[in-house]
Parts: sequence; C-alpha cells; structure tokens
Amino acid sequence: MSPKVTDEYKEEKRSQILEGALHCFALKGYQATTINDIAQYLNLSKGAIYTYFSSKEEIYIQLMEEQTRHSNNEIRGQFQTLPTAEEKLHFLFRYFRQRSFNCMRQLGKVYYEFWLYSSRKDELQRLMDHRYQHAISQIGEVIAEGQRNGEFRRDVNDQFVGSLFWILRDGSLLHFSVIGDEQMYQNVWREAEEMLFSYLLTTPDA
Amino acid sequence: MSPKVTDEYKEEKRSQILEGALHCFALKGYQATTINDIAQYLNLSKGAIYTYFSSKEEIYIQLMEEQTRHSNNEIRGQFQTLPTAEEKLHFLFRYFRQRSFNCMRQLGKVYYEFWLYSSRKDELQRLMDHRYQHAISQIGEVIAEGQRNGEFRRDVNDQFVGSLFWILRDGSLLHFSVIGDEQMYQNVWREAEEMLFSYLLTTPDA
Amino acid sequence: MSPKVTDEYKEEKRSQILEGALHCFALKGYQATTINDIAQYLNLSKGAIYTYFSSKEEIYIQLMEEQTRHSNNEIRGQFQTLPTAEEKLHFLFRYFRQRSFNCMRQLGKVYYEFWLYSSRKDELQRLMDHRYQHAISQIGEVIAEGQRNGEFRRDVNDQFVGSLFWILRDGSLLHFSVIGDEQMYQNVWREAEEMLFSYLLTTPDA
Amino acid sequence: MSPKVTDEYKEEKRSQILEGALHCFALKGYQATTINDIAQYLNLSKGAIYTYFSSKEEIYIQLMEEQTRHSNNEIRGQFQTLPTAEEKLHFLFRYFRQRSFNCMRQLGKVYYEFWLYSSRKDELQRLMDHRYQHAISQIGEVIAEGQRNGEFRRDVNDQFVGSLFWILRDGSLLHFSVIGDEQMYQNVWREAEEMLFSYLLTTPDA
DNA sequence: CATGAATGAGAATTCATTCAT
DNA sequence: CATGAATGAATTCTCATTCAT
Repeated sequence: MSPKVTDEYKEEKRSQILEGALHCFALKGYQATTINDIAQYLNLSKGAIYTYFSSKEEIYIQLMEEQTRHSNNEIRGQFQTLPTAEEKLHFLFRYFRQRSFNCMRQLGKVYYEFWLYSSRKDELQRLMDHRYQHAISQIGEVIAEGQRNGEFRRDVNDQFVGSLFWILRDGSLLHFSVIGDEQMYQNVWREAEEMLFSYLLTTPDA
Repeated sequence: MSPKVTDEYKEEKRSQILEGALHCFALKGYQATTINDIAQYLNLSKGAIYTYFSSKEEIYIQLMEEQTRHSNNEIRGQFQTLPTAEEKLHFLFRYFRQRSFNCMRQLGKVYYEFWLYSSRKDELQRLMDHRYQHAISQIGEVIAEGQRNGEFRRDVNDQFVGSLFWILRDGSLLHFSVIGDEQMYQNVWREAEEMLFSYLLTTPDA
Repeated sequence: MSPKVTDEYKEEKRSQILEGALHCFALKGYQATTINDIAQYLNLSKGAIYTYFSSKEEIYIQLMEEQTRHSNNEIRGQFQTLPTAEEKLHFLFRYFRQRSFNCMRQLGKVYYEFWLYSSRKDELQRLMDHRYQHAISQIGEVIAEGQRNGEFRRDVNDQFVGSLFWILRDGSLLHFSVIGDEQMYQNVWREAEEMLFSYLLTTPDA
Repeated sequence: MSPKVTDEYKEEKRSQILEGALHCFALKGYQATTINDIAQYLNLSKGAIYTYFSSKEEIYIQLMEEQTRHSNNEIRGQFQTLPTAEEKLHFLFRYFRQRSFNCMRQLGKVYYEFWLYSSRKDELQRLMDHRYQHAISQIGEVIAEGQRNGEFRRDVNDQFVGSLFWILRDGSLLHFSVIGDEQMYQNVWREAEEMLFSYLLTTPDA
C-alpha cells in the first residue's frame, strides 16, 4: 500500500547521501573521507548509509554515474532544441561557463580524482573508457554535422576536435578546481571558445 | 669516514627510492600505495626508506619537486637557445610530444593526483599556487615576446594564452594518462598545436 | 535511541577499560603495555578501546585522574566528619594503611611512573604541579587548624609539614610498591605516624 | 704493550657513555630515549656505543650500579671518620642536602624510573631487593649503634627507623625531582632531619 | 675500531563493514 | 529500519641491534 511513499523516501535518502558524499569527497578527497564524515555531515548513522549503499566505493561510483547522467541529459536535451552545430557548440561553452562555479569546482575535484581512481580498477576503467568514447563522439558528431552543413571547415578531423573540446574542458576545470580563481576561469574559458571557433571557422587558405 | 662515496651513494639511493615511488604511485595511486609496496618493489626494507625520507608524504612531495625542477630546467635551457617566440612555443609542443609516453603517463597520473591532493593541504596549496603562477607567466612571457616581435597577433591577452597552453597540456596529459591511447595523444596534441598557432598567427581582420 | 541504557553501558565499559589498563600498567609498566595487552586482558578488540579513549596516553591520564578524584573525595568526605586536626591526620594514616595492599601496590607503581612521565610533558606537568600544591595545602591547612586549636606545636611551618606528610606517604608507597613487603609497610607506616605526631605534639622546650 | 692506555681509554669511554645516558634518560625517560639520542648527545656513532655495552638495558643497569657504588663508597668512607651515630646520621642528611641539586634531580628521575622498571624484571628485582636490604641495614646499624651508645632512645626498632630514613630520602627526592623546587627541598629536608632527630632523641616518658 | 645504513619486529592508530539491540 | 559499538585487517612509523665497509 505504501510502496510509493517508501520508494520515494528511499530515493530521496539515496540522493541526500550522494549529495553529502560529494561535499565530503570534494572537501577531503575520496580516500581521506570516512563513512563517518559523510554520516556526520548528514546527521545520519553509519549504518543508515549501508542501508542504501553497499560500500563506500559504490557511493563513489553511483555519485559519478548520477552526475554524468544528469549532465548528459541536460546536454542532449538542449542539443535537440538547437538547430545548428555552431549553436550546439556555443551552448556547451555557455553550459560549462554558467554552472555555479562552486558546484563545478566541487565536482571537478571529485570527478578527476575519480577518473584517476577508475584507471586503476579494471571494471571501472572499462566503464569510463566507454563514457569517454561516448563524450568524444558526441562532440565529434556535432563537428561532423557542422562540416556537412558548411558551418565548419572540412579539413579537420571531427574526432580530434571532439577530443580537443574535452581536453579544453577538463584542463580548464582541473586548473580551476585546484586553483579556484573564478574570474580567470571565465576569461580563459571565453578565450578557449574563441580559439576553437576561430579554428573551426577559418577558411582553409583558398 | 668516506663522505664522498657515502654522499654519492645516498644520493643514488634517494633517487632510486623516488623512482620506485613514482612507479608504485602511478600503478596504485598515492594513498593505496603502502611503504611496503615501495620497499618490496625496490627490494628494500621498510625501515631503509625512512633513512632517506621522513614520511610517505615527503616522498610524494620531493618526487614532485624533483620532476618539476627537472622539467623546468630542460625548458629553461632550451628557451635560451631558441631565438624566436614561435620556436620556443613549438619546442614546448615537441617537448611534451616526444618524451617517452609511458614515462609521461606515469608522471601524469601521479602529478594530477598530487595536484588534487595538494589542494587540500594549505602548505602544499601555497607551494603549488606559486608554481602555477610561474608556469603561466613563463609561457605568458613567450607570448608577449612574440607579440612585441610581431610574430603573434597583439589582440590577445598573453596571460590568458599562457593559461590556455597549460590547460591544453594538462587536459591532454590527463586524458591520455587515464585513457592511454598514445596514437590519439600524438594526433590531438598536434591538432592542439595547430589550433593554438593558427589562433596566434591569425591577422585580426585587417 | 535508548540513551539511558547506552550511557550507563558506556560508562561501565569506560570504567572496565580503566581497570584493565591499571592492571596491565601495574604489571608491565605503561610504555611496555600495549593496547593489545589491555584488549586481550579485557577480551576486547583493539579497536573497541579506541571507541572510548582516543589514545593510550589518554587512558593513562584519565586513569590517574579518576584515582585522584576518588581519593580526594574520600578524604574530603571524611574530613568533614572529623572535628579535630589530630583526628583528621590520624584518619589519613589509617586511610593509607587500610586500603587493600595489593590495590595500593598496583596504584603506587602506576602512579609514580605516571608522575615521572608527567614531568616530561609540559601540559601534564602543569596539571600535576597544580594537584601537588593542592595536596600539600590540604594537609597544611589541617596542620594550621591544629595549631590554631592548640593541638599542635606552633613553631613548625604548616606547609613544610604538609609536604613532609606526602613525602612520607610517597616514600612508603614507592618502597612497598616496589618491594612488596606488606608487613614491613604496616610497621613502618605506623612508625611514621608515631614520629610525625610525636613531632607535632612535642611542646617546644618550654 | 699498550693495554694500559687502551684500557684507560675504554674505561673513560664507558664512563662518558654512562654520563650521556644519564643526561638523556633524565631528560626523556629510559624508554623514550633512543640509542641515537645518546650517541648524538655524545657525538658518537650508534655502533660505538655497542662496542662498550651490549644493549640499552645494560647501559641502564650499569649506570645505576655505578651510581649506587659511588654513593655507597662515599657514605661508607665518611662513616669511618665519624665517631658517633648522631654524626653519621647528620652527615647523611647533609650529604643529600648538599649534592648539586640539578645532579640529584637528574639522578632521582632516572633512579626511581629504574626502580619501578626493575620491579618488573625478576633478575633485576632480586638485585634491587638485595641493595634495598643493604641500605636499610646500613642505617639500621647506625641507629642500633646510637642506641647502644645511649645517643638514641632504645624503644624504637632500628630497622624501622632505617626504613623511615630511606622513605624520607626517596619521598623527598622523588617529590623534588618531579617538582623541581630547590628551596622547598632544602627546607623540607631540614624539617625532616629535625623531625627524625627529635624522634630519636626524645626520652621516652621517663 | 668506528660508522651508520639496513633490518624487521612491533607499536599505535584508523576505518570500512557488520550486526545485536 | 536505525543505531553505533565492535571488529580486526591494514598502515605508518620507530628503533634496538647488526654488520659490511
């Protein structure tokens, strides 16, 4: 009779725990964060956390999964409303510029730590490789689309540029997660946008 | 009683330990690497390591210091022999393309983990901020030099471009440290070089 | 959820651990006693002890604190029921004669080791100095009271005699903690009582 | 040909090491003092110490032995020159009052720690019991001598008073080793002398 | 003989995880 | 379901002692 309420409640709890974990992982790092840290931050008991997640690592993995899913959904959703490749690419730059800096900084720290972490665990590595390929292709396709439509020059490899985009994103976010200078982040990210576009829009020497 | 031999020996040992630590940290991550791992890898006793370093963290810090010093020296040395800003910038791209990929991959993993790690320790953070500013300025100056000499367009901020360079470097190295696809690394790094140069060499719309 | 039971339970556990620690410290000495020794003696895991105390040193400190508090309370309590200084002083001799010898021996060993230990740690030293002054004054006041009431001769310094009392106590307890001859302890302690009283009751050569 | 020189040299070294050990043990306690501490304090190598002593414990034991021997010799020597029991007893009080306070304080700390330590090692305990009995008897005999000569009252047990003397000595020295108030030590030690003598000289109620 | 690097047995302490209440 | 005490494996670091140089 009350599965719905219970399920909602559980989903809510799960979500709260992930939030708390994100906060703590960002603050102290994954390994240095104890289950107790998370429990205390959330005013929960250690045991309660184990009701929702089977291990600390699972929290980590699901946290990253959720974030990736969320981000992917937002991007995919917006892409559908944007007719041109140029607009899609501009949207991405805007997207990563406008999200709350503090939130991005937290996420950045946790995300890159997770990436390094995953590279040492076979199962995770396969998962992340997959996501990585997906992310590259996603942009690669936008580039290819722009090339087909005559928006972008055709003599560049769409996959390379897709890769470059994420390199710029990850380089920037890593730098500014660690350094924390928002002003500089905004400026450089804008410069990056300009550079990438100027590169894609350049007409190869006729 | 024979300080010369002893000092050389000690320096050699120290260096070996750092090498072993780099290997292990790259393999398992800093936190997951135990002193025992390093000792076993080097066929040493745990205690021996403490003759040369006072803590695991000190190994980490000195390892990173050594690498930074080494890299800085190489770059500074080459810069002196290169007359133009363009050549200097090309050298940097070549430098990061040609170093042994495996070595760079190892270093990358350890280096970015260290960066995240340092962002949670005040003393380390100050140190890294300092190095960061230095690195940005170093390239910024090359850009400025190129602008003064008429090599590069003048309507871009030298510091932003310095920042962009390191973002490209760190983004690339992080990606390929984690992903490990050397071919792709080479390709994308070349694309990045082309993009940055095309950006700097563009004549602003007359 | 059931704080009353839990709190009592915890207090009981804490107390048990202190008891176990006293036993082990007396047996092997503080430094030579490992947390494992205490845990094994109590049929507990090492970790459990850290639920109640944050370090081995804290166990030591709290153990001594508890003992001091307990002893002080007993003495203070009795003092209130005893009208004359002479009776108070006699009570003290009786008090230290009648407590279980084995218990006193244990306590003595641990206590004097702690005293030496504390003299090498600034914070502890301050604490112990304070207690020391308190202990001296406590007896000093009894002496002074006796002098005012005409029980004791007036030409001795009350503080010196207070000090002498504790010197006799600590000298005796140290000797017999180490030597362990109860009979001799009883005899000498009685002799000490007689000597001190004969000293205090002596009419200065009229 | 050079055994004499070598032996002297070795004896000198041994002695220096014991001195250094005394200093370090007094400063940090026996267990907390490392062989390295002693070596560094003496500008020696760890190995060198092991040429003269087979273990840290042996240093401890021999240090205490030396001190005891030295003290016993001094006392025995003086006793021979002093004709009356009263003078002998006065000499003892003077002896423990006049030795350098700092030196006594050092010795006190190390000595009482050793005593407690010895009580946990069977072989050492036997040794110390023996010395203890000797010390008591030594004074006991002085008392008995005084009683025979009519200097001291005869209704007290000579062994008890011998014990009392050492109790006063050890209580005082322990207190002041730990507390370090020289002025108070002098005052109280004088008071103790007076008390003991007044006790011994009292004519039992005729 | 002197040295001090190396050894390795231990110590304190931490923390993910379990489970009785 | 929630709790948090208990567990115990794992980790860092120490130090007496040895021994090659």
